[in-house]
Amino acid sequence: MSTTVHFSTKERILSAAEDLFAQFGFSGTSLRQVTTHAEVNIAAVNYHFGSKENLVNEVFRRRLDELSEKRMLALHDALRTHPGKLDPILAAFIEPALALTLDRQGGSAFVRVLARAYAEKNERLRKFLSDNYGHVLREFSKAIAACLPAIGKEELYWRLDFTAGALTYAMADFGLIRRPAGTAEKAHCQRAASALIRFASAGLRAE
Amino acid sequence: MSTTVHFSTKERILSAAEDLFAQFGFSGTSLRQVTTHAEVNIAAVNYHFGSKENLVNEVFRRRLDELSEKRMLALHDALRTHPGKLDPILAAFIEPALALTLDRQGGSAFVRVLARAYAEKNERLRKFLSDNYGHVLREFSKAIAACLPAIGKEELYWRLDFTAGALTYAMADFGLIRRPAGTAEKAHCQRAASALIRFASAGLRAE
DNA sequence: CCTAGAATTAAACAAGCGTTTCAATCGTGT
DNA sequence: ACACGATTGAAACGCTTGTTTAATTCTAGG
Repeated sequence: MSTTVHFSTKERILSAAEDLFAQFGFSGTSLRQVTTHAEVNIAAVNYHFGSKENLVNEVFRRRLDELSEKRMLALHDALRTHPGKLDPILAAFIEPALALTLDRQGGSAFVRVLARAYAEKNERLRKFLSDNYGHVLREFSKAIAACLPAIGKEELYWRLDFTAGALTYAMADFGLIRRPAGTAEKAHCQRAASALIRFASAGLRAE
Repeated sequence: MSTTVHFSTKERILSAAEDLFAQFGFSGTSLRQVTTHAEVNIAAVNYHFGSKENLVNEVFRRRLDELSEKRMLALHDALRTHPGKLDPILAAFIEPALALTLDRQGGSAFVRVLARAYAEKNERLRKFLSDNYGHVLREFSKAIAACLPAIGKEELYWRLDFTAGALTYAMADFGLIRRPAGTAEKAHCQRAASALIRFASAGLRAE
């Protein structure tokens, strides 16, 4: 006997928006597409979220609050148990996102939404993300910099930039990577993640 | 005495579209924005290009035809003069794009448009790019694979994926990177490019 | 100079957009 | 059972979208 789980209108809108934003982008997705997918009335969006822009922000907030906290905990854990080591820091950044792509509750679309935000030059969205979650990236940058004292400031700045690009785009692909038939999804993504860590780590430590 | 250079309606539309696509994305840019920027009549787009989708394709074609040819020439040159070496192959991929960002004729916006296309999941656009320019990426992949015989097929596939992400995203930023005051732009971008090559090369050769 | 085809123009088209309105319905605490 | 705020619903708002029309201007070639 299974209890029927109730998803609120708000959550249904957020999930539908997440899926569609991943596929068609923010301006490429209309509120009517969202509400049709979510099987709710079109007016529900403005009732619950106020505006489309606010809906976009809430799509990020729903996942990023938890993701950021997990990343921070993992980072501090890595710094405590493996001081001075680079790879555990990268793992602390990547693995919480990886867990999201494996989440059966649809977290996999969100990682692609993140990649979209990265390419997006929209000032308002960038400001929202920077204001609310910028400190996470700053903490990771500081921790990584501390591991690589030999690398010049300018060079390191660039490498962090490259790393961010590689991580973002690569993780967006995790949900799409075609795995060999018969392979367990979790194991497959786990191997992709460790490949990514090796890649980024070697790039950061170059020469 | 200077001759007034004449820019055709078609070219003005393409340039305006390129700039706006880089800033606001494809669906985030309206044809009226484009034609206002280009100072042409709104009907000119459909007259010269048929549709908005076709305009998007032509924005890519205008730059990618030349860029792809330069990359291929540079690749074959690298394979001939430095056989078995990885870095010259990466340079052959990056430097033609870098030259575009330095182009005073507005090529710098295009590199950001390329990054947008990367995040874009639009089937039609992906097919157009894959059909017309996929062979370039395939040639580079083959050349890079030949340099790294020790790396397993799956692992290499992932690393190429990461590399593509790092390159695309990083190059999109070249046009935006704030250079230290007084530094020559060309020299500054040149250093960013060689930092990128070091990063990608080390990542590909990891362990 | 005249004319045919290319190019440009203003105006309009239906369709879709985000948002608002207001009445109907739901759910809870009394 | 009632009342009241929270939520939903159908419909419409004014505006923008991509595209088309048909008339006008420009530009070569005979």
